[in-house]
Order: sequence, then structure tokens, then C-alpha cells
Amino acid sequence: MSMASVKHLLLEHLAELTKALANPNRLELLELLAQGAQPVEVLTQRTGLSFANVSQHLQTLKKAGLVIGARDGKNVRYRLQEGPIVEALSGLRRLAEHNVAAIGDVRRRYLDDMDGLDPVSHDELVARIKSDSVVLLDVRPGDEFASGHLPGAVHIDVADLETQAAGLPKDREIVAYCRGPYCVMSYKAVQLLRGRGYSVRRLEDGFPEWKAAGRPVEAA
Amino acid sequence: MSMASVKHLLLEHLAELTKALANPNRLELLELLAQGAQPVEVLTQRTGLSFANVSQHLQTLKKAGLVIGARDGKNVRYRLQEGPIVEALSGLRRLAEHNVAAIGDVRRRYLDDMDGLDPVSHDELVARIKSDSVVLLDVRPGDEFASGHLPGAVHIDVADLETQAAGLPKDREIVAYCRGPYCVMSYKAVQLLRGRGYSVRRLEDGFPEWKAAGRPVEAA
DNA sequence: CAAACATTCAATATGACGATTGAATGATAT
DNA sequence: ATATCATTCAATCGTCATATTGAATGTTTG
Repeated sequence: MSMASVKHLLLEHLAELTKALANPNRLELLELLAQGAQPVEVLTQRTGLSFANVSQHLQTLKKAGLVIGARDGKNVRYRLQEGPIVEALSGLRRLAEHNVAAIGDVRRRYLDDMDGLDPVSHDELVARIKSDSVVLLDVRPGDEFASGHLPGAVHIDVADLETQAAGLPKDREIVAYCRGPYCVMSYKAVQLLRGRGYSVRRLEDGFPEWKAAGRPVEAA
Repeated sequence: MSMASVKHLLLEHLAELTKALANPNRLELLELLAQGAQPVEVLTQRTGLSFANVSQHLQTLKKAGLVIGARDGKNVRYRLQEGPIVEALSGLRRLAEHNVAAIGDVRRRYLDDMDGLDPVSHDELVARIKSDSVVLLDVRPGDEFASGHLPGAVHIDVADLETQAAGLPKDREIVAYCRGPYCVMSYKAVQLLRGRGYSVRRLEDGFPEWKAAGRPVEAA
């Protein structure tokens, strides 16, 4: 094989992989799978897509080497392949926020406004956990919390927050997190809790990014 | 706008950007533009694509906010937009090499074999430049060298290497570099020079990655 | 073994992408 | 102005991607 054609082979393969990422539904599936393995049915519910469509997208991701499925009783549970998937997606997201005006705009207008624009960084969170000055709040669905969460986090599904907020302390700051930078659950949590007089901020990005950064993680 | 729809907007925009990257010809164009600004004609020559096709791909990249074109006399010179483009592409490449067996295979079989599998890291290069124990060799076309290169690098276009290799010392190790990880020019250089008894290794990845890492760069 | 269930496969229709061709634009130079 | 040159635009055609539907597969449970 000539060297020039090797180059083109490599570029083609890279484009192939990138194509597998270049679809909003698949990006959402990857975000969900980054929380932990899931059967197809749950992915169907959480995305609101049709069953066959989810299955089809999962096949595409599988062909690209991004996920693998394994039978677990009646179900097939899919999970992310080993590898720097979350990191690659973070790189794309950073690029998107930087270069595509539309994304930055939408985010600023609809999400950051709500949040007061002061997400907590990983390092800051570590320091404040040490000094015991914050309560960490995981607002994802229970099964995602169970398959892995930040050490010491309290879990309240965002859907139950309205009824269970009373259990949270008002004298310490709350740091809420969820699936990642494009996940709106922690924004909702901040909004709801601030309305009730709690002091709340969001963690910058979510569980998968924390884990990918090599920070400690706790499982149920 | 509801929060759920904000999420989907963000995902759609991210997919849009990713789609702009998901094509081998556009990836090659970005690699070329990462070396420095170029008029459309040069890009046409270097890629071997048709004129209109290059123009069309450039429009796609422009719409995605990845490049901008500016008139320069008769020509329109395109250059990369500011932003973490090289970093995002590196993330994708790392993912590809890790997850897509085919890419790792091709690379190992056809490129690394040739190279003896020991690319020089950025840090190692810095140390060895300090101790003056290497000659840095840039084998890219002259205009790319002119618009930016590693400090102290000697320039010999890979096409001229056969006739001009004699100018290189045999008593110091040579470190060759070119456009990046998928660029085969430095592989060719290593192959040719080793055949003539030189001690040569390749720099891990190329000029754009060096620059993106914040290392010093020299212009003509 | 049969029924129930989760998932995949196959077929289809609609729409987007990519390369080619030739015409249109817009700047420069004579 | 007109001619020239680089680039873009518009139209076309074949190919691939996506969502939908319904049938097929394979596993568990009774």
C-alpha cells in the first residue's frame, strides 16, 4: 500500500467514526450510556425515540466501536466501550461553544441566566468537600445514581425534588450535578431550590466528565 | 423555550458541527489549513480535488464556523477560525486509534513499522534541543514552513530531500516532523534518510499540535 | 413446549450529502 | 471599459442516512 493511500485510509476511518457521532440522537444516547449501562428499553423511554430507532442507532454506535451490548437476562444492556469517548465529546463541545455562535447564545440565554453564571469547578468542589462546607446533590434517575456517583453525594431524583427538598439543609450551600453540560436536570434543580430559599450552585459539567477526569467515584 | 427543547437544540448544534468534521476531504482541508492560511487554488492542488468541490467543502466548514475566508488580491485565502479546533480533532483521533481497531491496525502495519515505533515526544524534544543533541527537520512544503515552524528547525521539502540530504549531519540525531499524525511526509523522510545511514526519528504528531499545545513557534 | 417479551432485522419513503458540470460573480490588470 | 482570473453559485445525479412499520429472532417463564 502506498503511503498516500494509507493517509486517505486513516482519514476515511476518522471520518467514519466522526459520522457515528454526528447525530443528535446518538449524542443523547452516548450521554445516557456515559452514566452507566442500560437496556434498550430504558434508553427508549429516556430519549422518547421509537424502539426500533434506538436499536438502529445503537447498531451504528456499535459498528463504530463506541458501545457494546451484552445480554442480561431478557434484556440487552449496552455500555460505552473503553476509551476516551467522554474526552473526545468534551473536545467537540468546547469547540462548539467557542466557534458556533448559536450554541453559546442558546446556552447563555436559556441556561446560564437561570444559573447565575457561577458553576462550581472540580477543584473548587474538592476543596469544599474537604472543608465540609457543601452538600452534594445528585438529581439523576435512581438507577444512574446507583451505577455510580460522586463520593458522598445525596440522591434526589429531580422529579421528586419538589416533595423531598425539605430534607436538605438551608445552612450549607448545595452543589447540584447531573449528566453533563447539556443536561438540564441540574438547572431545573437550581431553579426550584433557589425559589425555596436554598443556596444552590451547579457543578460544571456532570458525572461522566468527573469520572473521565480520574476523580474518585462511588457505586451503590 | 422549555428546558428540554434547549437540550435538544444544543445537541442538534453539536451534531451539526460534528457533521462538518465528518468527511475525509474536509478533515484533510483542516489539516492543511492548520499549517497556515491558503488560497483555494493551493488547497485544490494539495488535495487533488476539483476546484468547485474544494470551494463547496470550504463553504461547509465556513457555515460551521471552522474557517473563514478573506480576499487577498485576486485570491481568497482561507484560515482556521480561532478556537480549539486542533484540540477537538486530536480528541477524535485519540478516540479513533483507541476504539476503532481498523485505524490502529493500518497505522501499525504501514506506518509505525517503518518508523521503528519510537516517536519523539514534545517534552523529549524540548530537552534535547536544550542540550543541542538533535537537528530538527521540517519536511513540509516551503510556504507552510514559512508561515510557521518549530524554533530552529531546518527546512527541506520532502520532495527535495533526495538531492539535499547531504547538508544534514550524520553525527547528530535528526528529528523530522510535518503536518500531523496522519501526514506521511515525515514517515517518508525517516525512510529515505535511514536508508542513507542517518539516525532519524519522527516527532509525535506535527506542527499544529505543537502550536496548539502552547509551545513556541517561529515564523519566517 | 408454548407464550410472552425484548430486541433486531428488512423494507420503504423521505430527505440530506457529495461530486460534477457549466454558468455567474467579483476583483484586478491592461 | 474589457479581458482575465479566482472563486462561488446553481442544477443535477447517484448514494447514503433516518424514521417508520411490521415481521423475525432468540431468551425467559410458565
